[in-house]
Amino acid sequence: MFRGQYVHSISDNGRVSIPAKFRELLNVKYSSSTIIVSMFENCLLAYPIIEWEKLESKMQDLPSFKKETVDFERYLIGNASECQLDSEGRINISPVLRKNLNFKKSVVFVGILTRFEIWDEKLWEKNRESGFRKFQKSRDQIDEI
Amino acid sequence: MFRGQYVHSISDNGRVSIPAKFRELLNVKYSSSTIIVSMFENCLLAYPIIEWEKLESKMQDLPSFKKETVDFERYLIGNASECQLDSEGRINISPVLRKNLNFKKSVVFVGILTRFEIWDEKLWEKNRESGFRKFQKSRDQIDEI
DNA sequence: CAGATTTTGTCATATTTTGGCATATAGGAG
DNA sequence: CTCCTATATGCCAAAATATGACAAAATCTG
Repeated sequence: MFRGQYVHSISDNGRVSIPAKFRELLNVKYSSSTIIVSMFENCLLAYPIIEWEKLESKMQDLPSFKKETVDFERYLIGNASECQLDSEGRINISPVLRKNLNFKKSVVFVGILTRFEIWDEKLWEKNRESGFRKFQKSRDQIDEI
Repeated sequence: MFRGQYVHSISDNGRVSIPAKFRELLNVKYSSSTIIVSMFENCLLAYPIIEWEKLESKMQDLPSFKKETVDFERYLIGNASECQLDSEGRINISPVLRKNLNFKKSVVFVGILTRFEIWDEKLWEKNRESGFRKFQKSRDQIDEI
């Protein structure tokens, strides 16, 4: 499972290394170091290819022409791109994505079980307080745990 | 069951040894000395991996993209990390967690049945008074016992 | 097609993390 | 109280990791 936070720096041409812990999980559990990256709110969303495919097949079960489905799929699938880790465990993030998400010097990797997010560090820091408040709030909504 | 309090010092690079009593419980009852620590308000929360995985499997049943789920998981899983006790019974606490929780010189381990908490000693001391008041208040809310 | 620009592969190195040993300290038994 | 064992922790060497640098390859542009 992807868990925890790691801060890495990103080079001028958009190259960044994936945390070693995540790389290991990709190799061991998923036996593939290919991931799919897409956009989600203020961050990148990254899935091992197998998990992404599960997501896609769930989407196929949604009612195809419903407004919500169309909007959701257009965004998530439309922004997806496949990344192969190189021999040093790095990926490249395209200029478009970097611009949209304001990736400057450093990014934060945030593991969330079957996927992980990538945030601009400055933005992540800025959102920390409100993230904590949202957490406290959501605790009370989620009764099952 | 985890019970009681133990004060340990934490090294500059975030290494700290787990109380022997807790280690013994991990070995005997859980037959695994892997734990997951995560941030929870003002302290770390530590679970034997088996207990933690129960939580995670419940989380996986939540709707992945719903706001409450995202806020909850991002915080709880995003601040979690798997720790394997080394041959001396120590774990490492990542720079991010140490910074967020203000871990300086010493930390306090507090056993709570199936889990234990880890507090910065200074903060633990500071919260003792209010902890007592909260305890008194909670008495009236808990009907099940 | 030629030149300029960007992307990719490889190596080098600073930094961090890990493993193991040695020693000080605490706690329990007699 | 004293000895003995278990425990915590400082220290150092070895391994792993992140990332800067640079040349080769690929791509784009006019």
